[in-house]
Order: sequence, then C-alpha cells, then structure tokens
Amino acid sequence: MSRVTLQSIADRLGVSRMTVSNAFSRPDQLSAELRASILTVAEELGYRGPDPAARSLATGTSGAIGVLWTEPLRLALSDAVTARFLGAVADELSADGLALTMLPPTVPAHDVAMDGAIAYSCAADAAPVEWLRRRGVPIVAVDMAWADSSVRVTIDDRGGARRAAEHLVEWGHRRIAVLTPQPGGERLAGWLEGLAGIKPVVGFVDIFGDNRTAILDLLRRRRPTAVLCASDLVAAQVLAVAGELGLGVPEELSVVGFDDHPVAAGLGLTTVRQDPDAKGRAAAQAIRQLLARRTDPDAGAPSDVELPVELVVRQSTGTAPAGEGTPG
Amino acid sequence: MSRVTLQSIADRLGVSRMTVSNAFSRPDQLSAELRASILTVAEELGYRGPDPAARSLATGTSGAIGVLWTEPLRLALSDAVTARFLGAVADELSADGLALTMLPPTVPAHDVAMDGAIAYSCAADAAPVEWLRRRGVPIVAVDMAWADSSVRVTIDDRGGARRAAEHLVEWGHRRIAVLTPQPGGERLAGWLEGLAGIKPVVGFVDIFGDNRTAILDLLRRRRPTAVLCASDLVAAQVLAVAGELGLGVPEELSVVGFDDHPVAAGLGLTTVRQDPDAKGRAAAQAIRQLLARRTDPDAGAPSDVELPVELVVRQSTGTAPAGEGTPG
DNA sequence: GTATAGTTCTGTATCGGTAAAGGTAGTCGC
DNA sequence: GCGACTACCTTTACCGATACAGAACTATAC
Repeated sequence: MSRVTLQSIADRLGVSRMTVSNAFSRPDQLSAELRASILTVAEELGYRGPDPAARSLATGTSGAIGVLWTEPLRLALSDAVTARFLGAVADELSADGLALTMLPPTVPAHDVAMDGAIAYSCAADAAPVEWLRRRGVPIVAVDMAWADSSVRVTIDDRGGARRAAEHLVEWGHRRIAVLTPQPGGERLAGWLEGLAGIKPVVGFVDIFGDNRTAILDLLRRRRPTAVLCASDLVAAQVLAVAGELGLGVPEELSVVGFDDHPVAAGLGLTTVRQDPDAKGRAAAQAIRQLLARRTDPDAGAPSDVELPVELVVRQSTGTAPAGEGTPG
Repeated sequence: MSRVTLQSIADRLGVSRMTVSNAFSRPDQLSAELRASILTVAEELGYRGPDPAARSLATGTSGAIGVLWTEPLRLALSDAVTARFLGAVADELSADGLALTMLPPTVPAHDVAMDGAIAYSCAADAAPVEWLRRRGVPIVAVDMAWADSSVRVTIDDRGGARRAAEHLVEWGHRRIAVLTPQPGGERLAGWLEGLAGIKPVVGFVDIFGDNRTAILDLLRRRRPTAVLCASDLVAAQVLAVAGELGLGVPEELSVVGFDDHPVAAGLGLTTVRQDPDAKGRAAAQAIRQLLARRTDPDAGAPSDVELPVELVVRQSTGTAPAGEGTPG
C-alpha cells in the first residue's frame, strides 16, 4: 500500500492535484464546499498533510534558521548568558514562524535545510561557516571578528574592557593580571588601552574549563593586586581560589569579570554588563532583513550592530593595597 | 543564468548526473580520478553542494530532530534544568549527526522537516503534538502524562514528592502547605501519599511567573510550618517572602523544593534531585531506537524509562516549631 | 578461453509538492 | 448584449536530488 499523497486524494475526488494542494495551503483559492470534501477524503485516506521536505524543495524555504556553534551544545545551553541570547533569538524568530535549528560541530552544516544562519562566536574560518557561505545561506555573525560581507552583531567588547581596566587604574592598582582565552581579541585590546601603559601579567584560561591550577599559580607567584577576567565564570574561579589562599577581596585582591552573568550579583562581582536579550533580538532582526531581501531585492541591507555595555561596580573591587601599587 | 545543479556539472563533463551525485555523497562509488575532475568542474561552475531540501525529499530523512515546547522558548532556555536537559539531548544526538530544531508554539510543527521529535512537558492534547502524531513522526514524550503509544521518559515525580512529604512528617510537621501549578499531577499525588492523611493547604502558582502575592497570602493567613513546592524556583520565592516576613527558616518555616536547580545549593534548600543530563541522554537514546526501527523493523521498540530521584536534605528544613505541630 | 567476481558508471523511476498562467462560467453595469 | 470582473478550478512546468538495477569493462583463476 503506497503512501497517501495529494494525488491519491485528487484521483479519488476527480479534481486536480493542485486543487487539493490549495485546500491545504491556500484555502481562499477554492470553494469552502469543495475544500470540506477534500479534507474529509484526506481524513478517510489517512493523509498526513503536505510533506515538509517536498514543500521545502518546491518553495525554496525551510522555515528554520540555523545556529552555528563550534563547541558542544551542552556548553552553549548551560551557560546562562549564551542560553539567554539563544532564547531571545528563538522568541524573536518565532514571531515570524521560524524554528531554530542548533547545529553542533559534528553535524555537517550543509546537510541541514535552513533559510538563514546565525554563527555564534565561531572562528571565522571554521569549516561549517565556510560551507554555509558556499551554499549562499544568509549569515549573521554574532560576537565574531569577521570582516567578510555578512552582517555582524557584536557588543562593545573593547570599550567595556577599557572601562574595566580604567576602573582598576583609578583605584590605584598597578600590578594587574589579565585572564584571557587567547592572545589577541577585543577584550584584551580594550584592557591594554585602559591600562594606559601598565604592562599586565597575562594568564591564559579555558573559558569552559576549570582553571584552578593556573589561577593558583598566578595569584601565588605573581601577586597581582587586581585581576581582569574574560568572563564572570572565570572571575568566580578567581574568587574561589582567593578564598582558598585567604586573600581578602577587595582588600588584598580586586577582581573584575565580564558579561554580568547571573552569578555575578550574588558574588558581588564587579563586571561589564552586556544585554544578551538585546543581542538576540538584534541578530533575529538582521536575519529577518536578510530574508526580506530575498524576495524584495530593494530592501536595504541590514547594517552591522554594536551594542553598548556598562561597567557595574560591586564589592569585588576596591583601592589597591597600600605599598603594593607598583609592579613587582 | 540558472542555478548550478548536478545536471549542469554532468552535462559539462559528459557523465551521468548520478555519477556526479556519487562524487559528493558516495565517493567510493567512482574512481578517484573522475571524482577529482568532477569536483574541479563543480568548483569552476560555483556549485553550492547538494541541496538539502532535494536530498531530504529523495532520501526521506532531514537530519534534524524537533523539540516541542508549548511555552515561549525563552523560558526553556533560561531555566537551568530545562536548558541542561536540552544540552544533553543535543550532545547525544550530535554523535549521530543529528541537529536539534526547537519549535516554539507559534511555529506550525507540521511545516518543519524532522525525523523525530521530543515533546517536552507539553499537554498531551496540544495541537503540535497532535500534528506530529498525524504525520507519523516518531515521538518521545518527556515529563508528560501521555498514555498513548509513543515512548515516554519521565522521572519518579511521585516517589520523590512522597519522600519530600515524608521527610516533613518525620520532622513533626502537621500544618503543611503545597504549592503546585495545577490540581492533579504526579507530584501532588506523591505529596499526598507521603502526608499520610494530613490534609495540606493547597496553593496554586505560576511555574514561570512571580508568585509573591499568593505566597505572602498563604504564609500570613494559613501559617503553615512547612511548604512543599513544585519547583526550586517557587521554593526560592517562598524563602524570599519568608525573609520579608521575618520568618526564620527552618525554625519557623521549613521549605522543600523540587529539581535541585543550581540555585538550590546556594540557598541551602532541601529538594528532590533529578538528573537532567540522564533524562536528556535517555530521550536521545529513545529517539535513536525509534529511528533504527525505521530501517530495521526487527529492532525492538524502546521501552519507557523512569529515572530515579533523590531527596537532598539541606538547611531549609528542620523540626516543626514546638506547639505548632497540629493543624490550625 | 571461459566462468567468477569486482569496479565503475549509466538509465530509469521516483520523491511530493508549489508557482504562475490559463480556462470557463456566472455576474454586474450600462 | 457585450466587455470586464470575479470566483473557481486545471494545465503545464518545474524544484534538485537519490535508489536501485543493470551494463560495460577489467582482472583473476583454472
């Protein structure tokens, strides 16, 4: 017994296949009467409804937007800031009837149908990004340094980092450490700007991992009076290690994070706040505009967006310890 | 200029379209030599790679698993327990090369191509669930009371709730309130079992909302010595209101949550721990088995899974206040 | 020299729809 | 009574691939 298709229904009723298609997809194109009988027959035959794959092929749209992420998805979803961003994207897109498809690194991005994609914090030369570009899928790059033609949504990483560094300098700190995932990047650049010539001790961390050993080593051997961290979660690890070492915060050590992750408030962590909801909305808007251009080439190209950030001063930063203000 | 397809490449080289298809999808089916020249020509012509929609129609698979959720996706992603579950599902499925498509309530589920679906905490009669059933999509129901033929993955809600209630009774509590989102449900049933005849004060809450007023009213007017909450987030609200009222916890009020949400440890909240990672893995496994049955009908049907839970006693519960142990 | 098998490529059939233009009546205005 | 309109349905022409069976050719064995 073969599958029930539009044709089966059409044959049964002696109408054209197109009419049956319209009965499901464009009810205004046929009389209510005929439509009712088509639906009845469809029901009788056990028709499953228009096949999404076939429809997708015929119309050229799939109803889904992809999210590219180069780490295991667990990490995206378990981080409150990232998850919040994704939630905002999803909600904003859902208003347009679009679903969100999350593509882990192991899934060949070229195999999954999508009308557009959001590349989130990927390396610009990551293979999946490259594939999608090839396919001509409209891409919005979020939190990525990617000079290429797509649209970018970023936050003012550099400005926020600069403010954070300036804040420490204002409090008299001179022996300052920075914890960054890699050499380079906007945040590091901003810190250096804000430090105005002070050479920081640079430590490298795994954003998603446990950096206890590295931090322990840094605090014990280099004795910074302040630490600038690439994220609040790293900063939280610094606070924990400081506690272990009996270092008073902020009396002996000031700590600054980044993101204003939900844990930051509870820890009294001074940090640079970003708005993941706004970022998500901006990304979704950009996608929407790119999609609009597909049907109406006159629609303007969306422009890059850079969202502002804000320094939030809490209890984890204070004046530099007396007599310790100079580089060791 | 029309689009470059397999046919364009085939024509250019004088080979059959099928051979070109194989060059991309089944490299072992042709000589390395021919394949190389096909890829070269493809490159020259600017071929974008096999169209996912077309492939999907031809093969009958789409490479994505849907997640059904009847609230705004923001709520799924911003809740740590749910997000963690989704992360586990995504990671587990990604090993099979499957992407995860999140379907918000506003997206017609029948319009998006998917090979299977995970319905998470939806009403069994929710329209999207019904559509997918119609379409014959294999569905795994998670945290749902759904007697129908699909596979279910649940946690021992009833047993956990029973243990929580017993715990309070053991500490001498007799005037106990429960906060639940709706009348009925496994957790409520478990509480009632554990209360062994004690009639609780029942309060209704919005799981995703702010219930301050309702809780304030409950604590002030009914003066329970203990509260059983349907989730840790509700329990956290109870703790906050207790603080406002100057009620000592646990001296004057014991509070029990559910889930062992990350905030619970910080709040010292006694709760029932579930393992969202295990739940995610179980759901993904079930999907995998359902998909396997599609190609090999002899593969056994996956069976329902009920995961154990565990009472975690922290500082928010203690002995009932003296002389208050009897129902008012 | 012929059967056996393996490699490489081709032909045909199919997957299940939608878009856009094309009839064909009946209706309306005048 | 005639053109224009509207409402409804049909025709034609795709959308871009994969599955499966078999043909042609090469190598190996005996």
